[in-house]
Amino acid sequence: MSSFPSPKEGVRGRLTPMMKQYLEIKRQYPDCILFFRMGDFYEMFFEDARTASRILEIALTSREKGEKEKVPMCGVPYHAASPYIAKLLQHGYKVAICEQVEDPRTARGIVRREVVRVITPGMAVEEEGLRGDENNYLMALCEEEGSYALGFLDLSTGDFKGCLLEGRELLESEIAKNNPREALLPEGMKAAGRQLEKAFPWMLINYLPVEYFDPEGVERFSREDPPLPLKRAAGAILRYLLETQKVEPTHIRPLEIYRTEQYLILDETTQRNLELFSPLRGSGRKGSLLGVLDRTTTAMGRRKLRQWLAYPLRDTEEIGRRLEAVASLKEAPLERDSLRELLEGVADIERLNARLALGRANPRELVALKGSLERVPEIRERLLSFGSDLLQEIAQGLDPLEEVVERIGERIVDDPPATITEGGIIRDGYHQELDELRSISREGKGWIARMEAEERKRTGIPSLKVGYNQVFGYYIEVTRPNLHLVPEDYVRKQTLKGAERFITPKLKEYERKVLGAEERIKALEHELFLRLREELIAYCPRIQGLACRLAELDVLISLAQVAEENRYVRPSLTEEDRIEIKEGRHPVIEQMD
DNA sequence: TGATGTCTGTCGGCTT
DNA sequence: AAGCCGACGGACATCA
Repeated sequence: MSSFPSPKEGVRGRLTPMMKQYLEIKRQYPDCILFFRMGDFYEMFFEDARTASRILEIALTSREKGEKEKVPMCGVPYHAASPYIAKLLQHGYKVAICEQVEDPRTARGIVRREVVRVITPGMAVEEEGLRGDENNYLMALCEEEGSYALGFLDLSTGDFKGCLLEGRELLESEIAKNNPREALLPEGMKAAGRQLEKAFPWMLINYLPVEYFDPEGVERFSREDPPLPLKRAAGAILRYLLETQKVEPTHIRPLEIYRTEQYLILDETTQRNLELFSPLRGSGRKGSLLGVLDRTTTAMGRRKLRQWLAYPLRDTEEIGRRLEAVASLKEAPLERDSLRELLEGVADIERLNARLALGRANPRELVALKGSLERVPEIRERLLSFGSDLLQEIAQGLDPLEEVVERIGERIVDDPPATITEGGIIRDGYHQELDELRSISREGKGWIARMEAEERKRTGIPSLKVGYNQVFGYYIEVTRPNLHLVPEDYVRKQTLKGAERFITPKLKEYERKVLGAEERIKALEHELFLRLREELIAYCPRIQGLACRLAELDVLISLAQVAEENRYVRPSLTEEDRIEIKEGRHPVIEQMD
């Protein structure tokens, strides 16, 4: 070792292994707040700690380093991290989640740690951080010789689409239609980025090196061969996706390439003045066309209705199909109501599917999926009685996914917890070893329960109680006035205000039995759950197809409902360049008081 | 080399 | 019912 080490070596040499590991990981995520898992806490250091403590209003403390310097530190427990993460996102930060990826019991030295995902506004898939009634898009924009390519991905639903725009005019209205939360731009487009920032102040803009906009391999995610600029935009999205999620999701739909001319062009001013999504005065959907038309029962339907409004069809045949479906639903109010009732029990399986595909679905969500799927056969049955082509097509396409229902039903209990490591998930009778462990645990607990009665008799202390807590495990509690009756074999463990707590070797022996079995049970249930989730991933595309059809059905029912309530009539369409309205009313204005 | 203390926010459990 | 305290689980410093 040199007596005059370079500054770098000097610092490095004195770093603890943990700090070395931290800095190495932090180096790869300079633009994120790094949540560094340490036992039960996510800890932040240096600048991250200063920033986070300020925004989150938590204590800024420090960790002593080898020398006099102190390392600023703050942290939150893992089980309460999500509101803190949400708050950082709200403030425009991204959060990199670094987990311990090794069992600390078997690790040599410090445990290995890795960033398992990066949480950004545009990559949200959990309920918090998402709006149920709107897609949550990540956008990529790039420019080539005056034409712009726009790519959109909603990771929470798998929606993936893009278009090419000649010139700038329509750029902002196209973006506004999709209202992306986050954008990827090449570093060279900072000027355009600043304009976007002004138009969409809530959008997080990432400037990425131009290599990110890599067209290579995009065909895999597309049915047709996209034009080069669009390939670049889509490529940036896919790369960002991979880098933030660390898994290749199976629920991303093939890139849908659309042209703006396929739909009625609605520039931003028109969108606003027609009060399509929100009223001119005020915010929210109330007092907008969307608010008037929305009688949907599922979140999937609400999102779909919004899309339909943002992208009005131009093809009269397609419009006719929708109108026919709405008309036939309008004419059958009773059947429509029962369909609605059935849909009310359908969860947001589109987003649930995304969490499944990303390996983040919990037992409760799987049961919700099963409950939703169980309604499909009846929905299908009822739908088949309708004459409309579109409804028939939807009915034919409704996939009841019996194997998924079966697999979940035979393994997961009806009302499981949301956690995956605490047991209580797997049904009795599914797995032999699990059943055996459960009976060991039950027997142990039974013995302990019986012990209470026996010890009362033996000692003559009627108020003697056997209790349990996390810290001391099982104990025998005797109130102060009865202490003189305590037998010799009791070992004092804890003294309370009006009582003392004891253990006996026999009690601890059964405790070991119970706790040992329970630990194994939790581990085994965890393993069995992961296995099931893994198996179900194969069904993701089918679940997604189902979700899409249910969403469409929900919208059609909603439109039929509102047509009846507000006495709308079905328009006739011609290819002529003229519009004729008799005794017309304004759908939004007439709703105002 | 081992035992003991330290450090976030939260929660359970004891005390008042 | 509110208040107070320790454990949670890692890594590390300090002291024996």
